[in-house]
Amino acid sequence: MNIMEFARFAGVSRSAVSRYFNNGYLSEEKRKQIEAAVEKTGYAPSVSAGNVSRRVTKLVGVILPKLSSESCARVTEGISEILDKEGYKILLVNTANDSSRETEALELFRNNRVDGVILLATVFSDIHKSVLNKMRIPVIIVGQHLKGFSCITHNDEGAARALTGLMLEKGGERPAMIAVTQDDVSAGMERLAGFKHALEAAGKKFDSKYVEYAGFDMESGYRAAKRLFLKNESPDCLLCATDNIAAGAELYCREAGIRIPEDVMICGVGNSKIGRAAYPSITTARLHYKTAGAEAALMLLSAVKHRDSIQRTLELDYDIVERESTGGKCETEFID
Amino acid sequence: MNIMEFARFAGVSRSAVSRYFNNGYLSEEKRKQIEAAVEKTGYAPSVSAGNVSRRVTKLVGVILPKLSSESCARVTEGISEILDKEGYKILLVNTANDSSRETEALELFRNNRVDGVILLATVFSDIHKSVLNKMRIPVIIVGQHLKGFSCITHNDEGAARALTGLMLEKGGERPAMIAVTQDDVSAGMERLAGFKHALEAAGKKFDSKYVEYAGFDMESGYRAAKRLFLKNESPDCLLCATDNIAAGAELYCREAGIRIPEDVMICGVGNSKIGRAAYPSITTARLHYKTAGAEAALMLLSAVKHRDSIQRTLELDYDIVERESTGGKCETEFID
DNA sequence: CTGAAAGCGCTAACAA
DNA sequence: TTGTTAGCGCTTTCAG
Repeated sequence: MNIMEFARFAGVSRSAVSRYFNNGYLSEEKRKQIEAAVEKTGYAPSVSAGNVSRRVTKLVGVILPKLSSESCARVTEGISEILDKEGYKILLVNTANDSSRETEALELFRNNRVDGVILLATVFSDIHKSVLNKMRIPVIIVGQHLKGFSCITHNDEGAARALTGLMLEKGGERPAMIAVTQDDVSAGMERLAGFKHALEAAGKKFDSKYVEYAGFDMESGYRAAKRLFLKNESPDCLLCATDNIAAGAELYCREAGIRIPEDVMICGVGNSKIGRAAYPSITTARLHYKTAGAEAALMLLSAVKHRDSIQRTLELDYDIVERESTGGKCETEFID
Repeated sequence: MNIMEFARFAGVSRSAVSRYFNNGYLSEEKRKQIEAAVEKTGYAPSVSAGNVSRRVTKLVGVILPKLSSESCARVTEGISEILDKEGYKILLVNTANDSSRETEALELFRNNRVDGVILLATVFSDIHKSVLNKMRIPVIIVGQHLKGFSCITHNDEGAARALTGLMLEKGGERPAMIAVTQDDVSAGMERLAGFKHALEAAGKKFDSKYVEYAGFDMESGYRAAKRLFLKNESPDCLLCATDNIAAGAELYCREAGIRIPEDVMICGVGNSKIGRAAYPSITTARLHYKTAGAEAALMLLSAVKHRDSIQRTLELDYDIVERESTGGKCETEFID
């Protein structure tokens, strides 16, 4: 059913119908008539047709690398919470870590004339940058700095530094780290940098022998821990780039009879649920993912409204959550 | 820029442009011209306008209760994988467990003229059902049976029964369960039913004293376990409706000095990552969430194509994953 | 407050 | 193969 048919059915003009669903400059009487007709027919105006008339879509494109990652899901939740309130819808693209799909997605968004884009960033190639620069609509980047764009970032470096510092203070002598690919700026470079800076601050020399690299899952953390411990003389404190990795490392330690925290202290980053369930529970840094998503949405909305709106970068800080893996006591109380 | 302007720029007719972006009944020469013009201008046709012309949107609505739940995220990943291949996009609504938002979402989808809807179900009220019945487009339900609709379900009853049976076989004498709200058919009713059936099969009487109820998170599991153990004489095997709950129960046991599996065996359901990280690692049933999502997408696509397509229900089976919490050995190998 | 009419950007049937 | 033309379903002036 289209607006004309419906208008006839309701016994009003098509403009009346349009007004009913929009601003509503309408007599009470017609309003009633239309309401009744809607009830009977289930008519609803086509958003697409409205889009072409109105020349806005109230649609926001969201690109993320992996939906089943806890952090991504939380960011998206934050985004969706804000956007929903304002009547914006989300066009979601899960790139499944295939970064070529990211440019495809940007393409898709251009076709769909979305009003803005939020990009959960991992790795940026030059292609990305050039495609991004061609976008003529607001783009907000979450999780990474990219010059020329508004960004929401986490203080990854600070979190890693604070965690490492914590272990050092507690008597760590031979610090080690399981990092992730340095292509990933925040989880990779920043966290490794934090680790290094903490060593510096404590007057320790950084030795790359004490750094292993893992993927983002627990299994990979398990294997990296194995390599690390077999290669080096017993590290006594270990920073892991993510909580998943830390959980994997704990698995290895248990298997190898290495006691936590007596023989080795362990930290993760991100405050994932897994860190609370793992045993010993994992000391970590909370990174406010959901807030990041919400702030990104807010920023985007403001950029959409005042098209002049200037770039801004918001860095969200971290909170240290100390648990058993560094000798903290296991909270009976839960955080969130 | 619109198609007419672009056509003029490229020196061709607007139909040529349309054909270039669609079927492409076009001479090589014009194709080249258009390609070059696209390169220069970044022109992309408006999907909305196409939608109104074509009377299809290539859009699928997805409603889910909680994006940050691991199972939901996995289902959505499965959906997105299939849909992407076919050029369908996802309009995502996260209801945040507020079921009134579900009907709103259905409304939204009607407006957007999505080609179909996938609903990750939890609780169904009568309002849901009536709204659902008014939909004139294909709807696929994941995670629950609803008569009149095509569904993908998991064998929750079987999984719960098998897990309980396993513990009973291993010598469990006083079985207990931490269930979730019976409003949730699959995680609630079905899993509780499976527990009961296993008791029956073993010639044991079901005693509701040995059932506690929790929410879906670890904290809630912790508290339910506390209530359970304080109220009853030591259950020696415990089925939890989800892995998160089981992880919470383990937390309580550790705190209370109850040994796992010596004093009590514990099982979860779902094969979440948390069960592998928890200590002792949690015996569980794998429920193939991602596959469920993929199958739902496939089903929807087929329903969209052959509008006559009949209802079908696909039940996905489970696999038992035995781990330390029931005395299984801890696999060094990882499952997925 | 209302209805007619002129678009919005695109597709597809048609005749050439 | 091509261009012309008549819509698709809706919004929004504009004159009443």
